[in-house]
Amino acid sequence: MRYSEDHKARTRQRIIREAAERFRRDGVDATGLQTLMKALGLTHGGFYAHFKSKDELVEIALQEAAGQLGEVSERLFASDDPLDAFIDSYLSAEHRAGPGRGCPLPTISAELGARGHASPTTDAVVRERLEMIEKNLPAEHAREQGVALLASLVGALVLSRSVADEELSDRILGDTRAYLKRQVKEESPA
Amino acid sequence: MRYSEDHKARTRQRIIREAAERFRRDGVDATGLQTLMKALGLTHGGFYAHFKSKDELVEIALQEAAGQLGEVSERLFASDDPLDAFIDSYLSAEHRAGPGRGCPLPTISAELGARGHASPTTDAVVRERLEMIEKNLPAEHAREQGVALLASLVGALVLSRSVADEELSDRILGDTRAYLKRQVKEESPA
DNA sequence: TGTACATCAGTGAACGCGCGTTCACTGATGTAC
DNA sequence: TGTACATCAGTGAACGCGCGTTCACTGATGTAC
Repeated sequence: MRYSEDHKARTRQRIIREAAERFRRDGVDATGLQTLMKALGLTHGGFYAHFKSKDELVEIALQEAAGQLGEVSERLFASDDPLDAFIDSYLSAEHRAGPGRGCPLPTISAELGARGHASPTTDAVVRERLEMIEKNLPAEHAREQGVALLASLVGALVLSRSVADEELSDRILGDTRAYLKRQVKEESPA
Repeated sequence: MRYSEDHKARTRQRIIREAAERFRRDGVDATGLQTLMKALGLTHGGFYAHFKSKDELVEIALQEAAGQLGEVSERLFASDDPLDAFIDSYLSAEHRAGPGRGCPLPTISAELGARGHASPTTDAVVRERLEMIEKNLPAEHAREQGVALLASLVGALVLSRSVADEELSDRILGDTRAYLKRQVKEESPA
């Protein structure tokens, strides 16, 4: 069966998008290539016509996820109150419930790092995220505050997904949200 | 072979301690029962004389890890500057390098939560940790600040272990440490 | 216009491997007589 | 004191399963003549 010129490229893209979702939602280790390909109506053997190994796909999917997040955040950072919008979005119930469409830092990067496979792509994601945040902070303690702010966001999301009690989970998101927004306002008295 | 009266109980404890270390260091999924038992000079078949399933051991090992952390933090919180000591210890290079002996929240709990297996034990660990922190914060915003502080600690550790560049990793720990300590001081003017 | 051939994305069986779990068994010891 | 038996922590082969990876193959299409 011959296919249109860009057919293979489009299949490759479909695999990457599906992987980016599943790696974030179910975990890298827990996502089998067989299941992944089947979900796209393909068989697992064809995988290696597109990627050298699962590890290569992990790296590419992490970049894809980061790119998706970058687009979303750029929209948020274009609003009137960029940091508030970003904090609200990051610590929302939607983000907690949809890891497959969310930030890869608390999911893919955390899993890779925990296994001792820290990926350079994670560095790029972290740096990009930090730059966006720091640009919107007043100069004085921007660097330190930027890092601490990102850490709070990632940690609160991880914790909110880890606890079984929904009330506690809501409190983790809500209190962190309130505290961070207050901090950001206090340090930037316009 | 007959054994001393407490022999089985001591073997059980050895399994729990080894599991608590490996689950934190290598991950729950990546730790096979065969490897775990072999590391103790035992064979894997005997595992089920001690535990109903791997899942049961995971729960027990998480409690063990939390208990170990509890002891350490109690010592820290007995010092002159309890919160500073806790922050320094949590965000130290030693804690980053030794997940197997550290806080289970960025490791076991994060992994379980990411797989959608949020464990009630995690709730207990989070609540315990929060109480310790809040007790040492001034009343006004203690609740919100306590949650945000814990989130920062967990997030900074996760991120510092996820990035490949050591300099960036150090910056994540160092800047978060500096910022949090400054925050704690500003909010509690003695 | 008709036929032979090349292309190549995708197929699916097979590989060795480690997983969690089960279970009939071992064998050193303590107890009963 | 000597022998038969019960105990039971630990042994190790076996189960079905899904993993990542390999590879000979398929078959619809475009091209060459």
